[in-house]
Amino acid sequence: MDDDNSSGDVSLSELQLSLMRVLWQRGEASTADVAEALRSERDLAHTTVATLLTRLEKRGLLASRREGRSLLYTPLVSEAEVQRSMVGSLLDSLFAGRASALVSHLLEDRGVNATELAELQALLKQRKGDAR
Amino acid sequence: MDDDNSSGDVSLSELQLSLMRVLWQRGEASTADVAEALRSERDLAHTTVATLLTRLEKRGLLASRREGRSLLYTPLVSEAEVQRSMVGSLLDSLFAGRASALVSHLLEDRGVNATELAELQALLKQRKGDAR
DNA sequence: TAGCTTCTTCTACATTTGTAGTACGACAAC
DNA sequence: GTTGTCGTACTACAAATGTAGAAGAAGCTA
Repeated sequence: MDDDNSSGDVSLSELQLSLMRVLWQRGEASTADVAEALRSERDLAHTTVATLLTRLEKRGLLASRREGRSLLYTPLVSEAEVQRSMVGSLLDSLFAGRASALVSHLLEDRGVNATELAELQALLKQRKGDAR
Repeated sequence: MDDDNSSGDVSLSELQLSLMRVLWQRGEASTADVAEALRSERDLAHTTVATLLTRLEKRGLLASRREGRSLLYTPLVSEAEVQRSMVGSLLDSLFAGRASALVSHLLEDRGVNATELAELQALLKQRKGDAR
């Protein structure tokens, strides 16, 4: 055995994330659905999408079931899990675990608007409450 | 030409970051220095380190100068640049640019201690001041 | 039923990354 | 001067990723 990546460390490429995003949105989708959904963003051959989905399945991130001649894929990991995992990796490898350093970059660099700032402050306030 | 990655998008692997970190710390170092510095963390053959450094140079992230029979490497991109670039990519590819979503994961998932929380709040406060 | 369309499966190929051996030059020690 | 040692340069190779063509099953259409 070799598959079944049960929520260990999941790190996905840009393209892999694009596919996963479609699956996360729809819950279940065929190769054609995914290819179609990505068409505007990235025009890949049908077979390319098929290959990619197969590989993600082999890696244990997707399950598939047969529906007539085609396969329907479902995600086996949630978007939140992947986000956690990838944020965690970045935090460790690039900031030695210092979350504040990461956030600092976020604030300096990206146009974080007033709404976002407010959201963040609310998050922190709540968090502080929890911790106390 | 093909090299000279002038601060475009820099995305580095774990291992590549390890090497860069040594260079960032020392400003300049030989293959042997880097290999030695990584020894505890990861015991790589001298030639492996040499290969890695050569590749980073070809990619325009390092410069080298000859000192006797050995080469001394210097970083051409700063740690901050790489951090910004990589945080930016993650933010876009995984959170559709929503910084607050990213931070939310950070808070929920990683043990962000009181000190860090305070730092973050200070950052936000300052940021709000700037924006107003 | 002959042909077109649509899927999956398999195979293929280039690039990047991790890893290191081999070859060869230069310098140190005897 | 012969022998190690150390350093770079070059070559190699496996795994992962991006990309897609070819083959063959199956169903739709005239």
